[in-house]
Amino acid sequence: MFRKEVSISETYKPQEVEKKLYSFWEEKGFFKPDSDPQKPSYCIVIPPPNVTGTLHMGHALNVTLQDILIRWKRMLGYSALWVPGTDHAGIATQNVVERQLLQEGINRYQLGRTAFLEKVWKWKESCGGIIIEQLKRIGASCDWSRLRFTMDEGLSEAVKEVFLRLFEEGLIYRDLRLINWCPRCHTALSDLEVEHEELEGKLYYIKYPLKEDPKKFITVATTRPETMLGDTAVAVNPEDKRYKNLIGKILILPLINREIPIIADSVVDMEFGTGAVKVTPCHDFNDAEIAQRHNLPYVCVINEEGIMTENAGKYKGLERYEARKRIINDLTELGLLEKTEKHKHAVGCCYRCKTVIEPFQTVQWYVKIKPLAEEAVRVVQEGRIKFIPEGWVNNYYAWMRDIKDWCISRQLWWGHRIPVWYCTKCKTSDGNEQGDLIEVLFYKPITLNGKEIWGGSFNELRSYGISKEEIEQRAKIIKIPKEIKHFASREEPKNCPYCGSEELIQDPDVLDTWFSSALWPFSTLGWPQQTEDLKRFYPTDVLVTGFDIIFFWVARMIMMGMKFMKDVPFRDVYIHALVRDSKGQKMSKSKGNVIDPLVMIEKYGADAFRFTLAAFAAQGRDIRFSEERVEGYRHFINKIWNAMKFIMNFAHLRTKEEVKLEDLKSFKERWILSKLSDAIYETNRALEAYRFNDAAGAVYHFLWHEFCDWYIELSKVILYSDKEDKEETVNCLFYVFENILKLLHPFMPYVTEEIWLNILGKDNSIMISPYPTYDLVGKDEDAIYRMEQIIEAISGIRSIRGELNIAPSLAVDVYIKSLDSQTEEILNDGHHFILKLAKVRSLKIQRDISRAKGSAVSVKKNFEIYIPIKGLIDIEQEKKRLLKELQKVEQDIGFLNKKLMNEDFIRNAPKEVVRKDKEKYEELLIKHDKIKENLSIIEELIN
RNA sequence: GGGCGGAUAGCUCAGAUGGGAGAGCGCAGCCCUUACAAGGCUGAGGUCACAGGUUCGAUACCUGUUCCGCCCACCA
Repeated sequence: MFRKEVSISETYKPQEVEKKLYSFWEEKGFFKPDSDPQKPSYCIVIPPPNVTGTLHMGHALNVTLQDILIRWKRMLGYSALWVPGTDHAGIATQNVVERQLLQEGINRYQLGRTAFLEKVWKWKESCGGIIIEQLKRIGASCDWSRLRFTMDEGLSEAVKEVFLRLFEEGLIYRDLRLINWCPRCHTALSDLEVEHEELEGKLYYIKYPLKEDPKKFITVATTRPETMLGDTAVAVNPEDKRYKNLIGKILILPLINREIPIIADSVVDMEFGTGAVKVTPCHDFNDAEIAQRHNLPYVCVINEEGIMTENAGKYKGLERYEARKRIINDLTELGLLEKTEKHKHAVGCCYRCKTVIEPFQTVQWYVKIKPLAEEAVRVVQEGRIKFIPEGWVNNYYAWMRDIKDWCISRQLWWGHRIPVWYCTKCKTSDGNEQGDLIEVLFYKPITLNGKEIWGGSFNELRSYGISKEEIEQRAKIIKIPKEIKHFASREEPKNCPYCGSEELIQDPDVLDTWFSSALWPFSTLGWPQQTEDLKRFYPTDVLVTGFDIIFFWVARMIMMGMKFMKDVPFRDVYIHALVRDSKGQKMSKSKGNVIDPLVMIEKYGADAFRFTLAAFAAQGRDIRFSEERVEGYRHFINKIWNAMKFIMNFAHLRTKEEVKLEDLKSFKERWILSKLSDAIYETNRALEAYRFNDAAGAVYHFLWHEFCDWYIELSKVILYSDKEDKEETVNCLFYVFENILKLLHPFMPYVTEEIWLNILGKDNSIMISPYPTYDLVGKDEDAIYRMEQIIEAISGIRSIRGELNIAPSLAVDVYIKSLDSQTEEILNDGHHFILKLAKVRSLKIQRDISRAKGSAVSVKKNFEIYIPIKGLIDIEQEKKRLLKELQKVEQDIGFLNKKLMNEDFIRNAPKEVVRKDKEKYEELLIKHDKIKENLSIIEELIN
């Protein structure tokens, strides 16, 4: 009835089936959520990879875990939706394109804004599909019809909407501050985008002469001597006795001979350096704070490019590190460099290009974050969002507590442009037009009537007849002072709402990439439109991501979700590990230790690779990826394949799809079903707790060590006999195997589907078959007990054979003395299994057995095994074996004895524990005697 | 300067709520037995980093130490 003619290949060949099956699933629309409104929903949104990127190990792990969850839930009957998408990745992508341009010898400013953006879009199109194709190779069952991109029309709408609403509420504002500036990327960075790197630097001790007596000095210590040109004070601690009488006096700043005061501020650490600190408000965050308190002037000596400005006097035009060298030289010549010390300190670097960041004073856009953060902390405290493993919440809280306003503007071109416009005609308070205050700088001059124009105020440039568009296209820098009137708008405005003028200019900056990512869980579902998807799938169920973006992304999604959806964006946050190389090193291109997931897939197949990642994904620890492990799981797939081949030999004997525990006659069938029940329970429970490794381990163990090692071996006794009724065994083999396939499918989608569909010949995909749940099959404790006895007997015999080196070709005679009638019955019931699996020629099982002299012995709880070995092997060997066992038993007895003699143990330990130990002790004593007895018989034989 | 995580077999790692430690790979011995040598069977291999403490009992809980790794932080 189930007979189906198929040709089964020797081994599983992933390359031949993966592509075919994936297209099949996709064409059938299995990745789409079920539209049945009765079904509960389950939703995951993918952490969007960089649209121009390629797949790395981190993605592979991330995607595999999500796919396991989504396939599992889909099979459990949920309407499961996994929303895919990609991120425009502002700086990263722009950098790549800029680097390409550099190869042609041009930069983005030469190209102009529009032309450059065209290039980036082209680049995006040229590689935008790659990452998606790679996700598919892993087997990701995303609903590709819902694929989104952070800069597509809908998501751009969402970004605008959010910006406008926050702006209107006063939660977005502009301000002039010191910010982290990357001189290479030419943009501001948020605090998070600065990586602190511990570097071996130098501490320079520089003497500043006193004005009233230039022979006297104060010595300051600094790691950045080049910034001294911008010093506007020297600060000491008010308590510092060394300097107390100098407070208020004037110093002459060397090299440029500017006068600066000595001030007192309690943040100065008396212990460090000389206890006197040079204050450079324009180029140091601390100093800026000191300057605020003391109302010090700001002197900027380093510009956007990291080049010294005209305030640097004769050092103008020098690159910052070159200037440092010159200044040290000059100070040495002047005798003002007291000494130089080695000094380790943390230097802030750009997270994208590793350039040392420069604190720089500019006007930027900020999000007032406190009100959003408070709400985001609350929902986690209330347990509405759970972190797994939960240890991460502490990190989350810590960061949220001291969170600073989020700098969201970037001086880039690739990204969502800030929807704010400035009027150049509106008047400022002192009667000027605002456009006069806007400073424009070109990368290369515009030639007008033979005159080179490098820049100027906006209005000035317009008066030369340079168009607004040209200014926007060609400007390298457009500085718009903080005071200038502005307004936000959804659409490009025609007129200034204040004065009606048409002379408007849009903010040149774009938003931080993470601004759009923060909206991801609802923007991808259609917000701000009130779509069906949004109603059905928000809040999503789980976010699966790495710990490195908890602050960048997770926290911000929670804030934005609460703000705009009034609900959490997801209920669980599963934080997975970082994938390192086998030596524990972070993978990086520069180290050359990157393992390409696609190479793994090609070599071992997607299933083996996925299973490896799942098996590695224990909570709370980084993964040291090892290829050997993948190889090991390829062997596992081979095992599945071979088991299938075996079973398929009997397909024609199958009579039933379903098998019920109650209907089964033999203990071995009842046993394997009970074990299946355990495996089902373990797998589901582990997945519910995001314990992927345990889930993978449970199925692995069941398939290999219970189903293959025991059940298949037992079944051969039936199947290769011509007397036995094979129906029940065959039905069970198939039934259990099919359930294993289902259990495995979320982990190994391809091989399970290949077998299911093309070999078992099922008429529908395994991915929409019902996942086994704990109530599917019951458990039969009696069968489990019986099987344990049989296993013990077989193992006992095998152990003797193995340890005494009895060749497998030698069939032995075995006598089993059972200690009770029940055991006798059980062993007799299974005697043909023992015969076959232990390679026994004749087997006698009785309560009163007379045992032949010169037998090897194994003592079990309920029975003893005797194997006459006289003539088979050297008796001495058996003696050695028994002595070894005796030693082990005596050791155990000693230990238990000590424990049981301890009155405190008897009194305090749970009764159950005491009872068990006593029982064990009794058994060991008996065993001990038996071994002794056997030893003495052996002695006799030898002598 | 704070905070977090790790230290278990030769290697890579599991060990929910304390009762003499497990897997995979590797290693040794024996096997090409009619699903599978990418396999089977049998073994060897561990003072669970160190020192204290709590407990009848600690690899697990507490304290301290050492060695790794990470995150955060304005010592110039």
